[in-house]
Amino acid sequence: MGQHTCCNQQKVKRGLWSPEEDEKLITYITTHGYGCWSEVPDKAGPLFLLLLNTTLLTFMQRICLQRSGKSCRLRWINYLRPDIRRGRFSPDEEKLIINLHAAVGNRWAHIASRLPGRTDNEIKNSWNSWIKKKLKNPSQLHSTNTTSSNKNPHHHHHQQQQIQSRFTYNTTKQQHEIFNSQDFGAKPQVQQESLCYSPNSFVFGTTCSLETIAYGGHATSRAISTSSLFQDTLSLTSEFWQTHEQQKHEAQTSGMNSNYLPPLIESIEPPMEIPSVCRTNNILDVSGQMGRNQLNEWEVETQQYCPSYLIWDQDTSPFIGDDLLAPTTSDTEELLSSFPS
DNA sequence: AACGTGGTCAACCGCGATCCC
DNA sequence: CGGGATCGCGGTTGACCACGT
Repeated sequence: MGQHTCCNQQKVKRGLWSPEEDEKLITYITTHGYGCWSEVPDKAGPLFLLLLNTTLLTFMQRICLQRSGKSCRLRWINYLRPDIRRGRFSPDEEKLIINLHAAVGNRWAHIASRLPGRTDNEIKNSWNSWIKKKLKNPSQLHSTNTTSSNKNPHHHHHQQQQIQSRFTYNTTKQQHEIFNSQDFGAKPQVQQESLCYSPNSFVFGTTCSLETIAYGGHATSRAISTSSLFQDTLSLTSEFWQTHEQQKHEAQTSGMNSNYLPPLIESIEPPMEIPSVCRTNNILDVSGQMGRNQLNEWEVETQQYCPSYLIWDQDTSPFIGDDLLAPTTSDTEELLSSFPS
């Protein structure tokens, strides 16, 4: 494994950054831009400084950072970027994070890419503190959770385990690979207009099933209105991207490209095409061409390949709330149209 | 006031992916 | 094509702070 050249330096400072260091890094980035983090400490090396005249020395001292390039990158991305949004997550953002996490698991960078101005580290930290709280007190997961009334401690413990297992459902590498494969283990009928997933642009909430399943679980899905969650996601993501695109356009048209700082995740692929998916009797019906038997077969295969996904029907689902309504196709189209193409 | 405990968050570490020579 | 260099991500750590006892 390659070690950073900058990490071989004798004096690489660690720990918290001082305001002076922050200033130096900001100065460097705004002057030179970013892209090659290893150059930051290299250009500020002590031997290099000795060769400079006084004027240059003064300048270089200002940008001299005895930090690894890695540390510089982290500090910039997670803290110093001017487009960072700090402070607590809004309820809308929380919903969006929950929704995204349900779909992609602990892929924080992926989630952060949908929340411009928020960093993966911030989201990760928030989630970890949030989930700890929720796991300790499942009844707080959602106020409308009717199952939390059982006071049997064993049941309570079991419920915690159940929730925990559901929260960690999507964390194995194998599952991620499967989830990323886009094949989805779909049968030919489904494959033609298959449910689609792109590593950089998953499709959330295309159906009632996917939405709630992705979030997965008695304690959680019941209280979350899929339709409202979808709408929240829709509007929030749309708003963020409109703002981002507007900033980008303004920067480009005004020739301020050197000052414009793109979102943390630069290249986000456009979402894949969504099939027309309709919902009949809580059964996922792809383009209305999938019969019950075909669906059952597809269900079995899909669950083999994608164990984090469940499919239910009206009778067997224990956690379908009355307020769970599939987002309409127009919802999906509206969401997708909000992403940059 | 002193101590313990738990939560938050910035930063580090290790590793896989990607780039480049 | 192989291997080193670099980047980026997710998991983990540890410092700091607030709060309770």
